Amino acid sequence: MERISTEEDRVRESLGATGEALDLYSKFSRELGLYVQLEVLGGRVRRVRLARKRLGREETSHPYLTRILEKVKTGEGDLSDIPLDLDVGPFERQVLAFLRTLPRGSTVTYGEIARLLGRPKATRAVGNACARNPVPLIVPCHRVVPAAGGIGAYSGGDGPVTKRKLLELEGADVPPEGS
DNA sequence: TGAATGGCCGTCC
DNA sequence: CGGACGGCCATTC
Repeated sequence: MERISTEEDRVRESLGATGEALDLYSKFSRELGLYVQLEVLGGRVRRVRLARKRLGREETSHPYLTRILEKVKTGEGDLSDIPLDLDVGPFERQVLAFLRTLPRGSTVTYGEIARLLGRPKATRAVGNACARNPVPLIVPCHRVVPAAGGIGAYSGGDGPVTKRKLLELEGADVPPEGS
């Protein structure tokens, strides 16, 4: 029996196991030139998105979102206590957990993370995990760079442009634009 | 120096 | 299940 996606499915996807509604917030970051969108369910963050467009008709904030934007802008504050609700595999979870401990302004390579996790050959898998990070900024996957140099790719916002902006805001030493 | 090539591994379909 | 797909990497020419 073929499973077809129904309206009911879509509604269910926007609800948690307890049936709580998913709360959506959206606020503009001048520094990034993007809206930062937040999905919260039962007090825990499920997803952060960097987008050109706003979610709703107007900006809506949330304490976590305010803190995230402040962190981007000034570096002030600590996001490590923000509770997350991530639907990810075990390896990805490990990668994200490690990334969350990475200090602002620092960078690591994909390979280094693989080694640190005791999986020296899993560099591509680390790349995968970063690419699908559901909560950018809270989990700073933009601090992961290729061993070969350069800044690498980025899946959120305007891609590498956004990645570069973030790294420069943090004062990480990043090779200049064309090199 | 830079392009090409194999190898590698967690996830998704 | 099996195969494809990456935000990679080290080696080679």
